[in-house]
Amino acid sequence: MGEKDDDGLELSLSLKCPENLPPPFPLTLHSMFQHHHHHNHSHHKPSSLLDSFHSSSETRSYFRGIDVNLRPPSTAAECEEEVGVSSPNSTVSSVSGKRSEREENDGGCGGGERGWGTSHGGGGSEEDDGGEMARKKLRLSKEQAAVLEETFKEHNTLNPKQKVALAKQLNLLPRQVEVWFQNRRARTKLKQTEVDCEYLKRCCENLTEENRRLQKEVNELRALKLSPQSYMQMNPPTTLTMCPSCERVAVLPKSSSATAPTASTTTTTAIARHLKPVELRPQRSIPIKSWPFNNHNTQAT
DNA sequence: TCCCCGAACCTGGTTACTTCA
DNA sequence: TTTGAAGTAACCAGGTTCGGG
Repeated sequence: MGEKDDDGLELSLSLKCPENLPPPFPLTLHSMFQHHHHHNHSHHKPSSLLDSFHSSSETRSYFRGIDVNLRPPSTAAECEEEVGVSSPNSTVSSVSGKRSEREENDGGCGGGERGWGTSHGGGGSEEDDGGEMARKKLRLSKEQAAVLEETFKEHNTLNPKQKVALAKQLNLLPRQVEVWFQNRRARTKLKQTEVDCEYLKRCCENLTEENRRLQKEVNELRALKLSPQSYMQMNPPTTLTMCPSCERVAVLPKSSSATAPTASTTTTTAIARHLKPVELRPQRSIPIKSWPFNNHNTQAT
């Protein structure tokens, strides 16, 4: 999909995690065997013998190569629907041999939902020269992406019926629809996190600025307290005053403070006694109500 | 060649349901 | 018959891998 930012947000915060972590192949193999037990309707726990296979890369290659063929035979009718349903607008280049128990248990096709190895890419052999199953990469068409986006806007999770229906409509596998929704939810959350982060950053900046300003005002007031005779010579503090009766904000006249007490200064002090200070608050750049998670249409499962 | 995006994948947790002692 | 433990299946969030643009 070419859309860079479907929400129109262009934020550069990177939340990526460290790379170069080893792939969890042993558990994958473990899961594979658990799956095969399930489909044989035997409820034994995975044999401890399997543990001896887990660390071997040759074993991994071996299972990656053959596990597609280990899939239990699926219902012919269902697989006729599922197999080879890759969108004509989509591009598929290779296949993944990695599978988990869920993959093969997913869907009524006995795992045919993820039958990439035999169902995609023009029906030919999906193995490369080395006999290893390479990972298939699919690019959803614009039409498919648009429909998925529309559906996601309506509800960001799918029930099984919706998933199957949508997959049928888009000529995709239910598993692909499921994965797309999972990834989409993750992207949405990441984006929301970035927005929240930006907002908090601005809040922090505003508070810092307000703190600086208040600190300055405190210093001014302290100076005023230490030298009351210079009160009239000082610029009025940034605090505004408001008449409690008419509720009009007033700034005390500066010129009158330069001289000794006169009629005008007397008037000023009288007014000052009459007025009460008004707190200055900085303007918020982002409305509170827009944060943090008001847009989440979370759905109970 | 490097970087980014996104599809596919893995793992662990949770929940609902079934089986069995 | 009831009950609780164990097993199973499905789903999801979070993180990772890796092919393609």
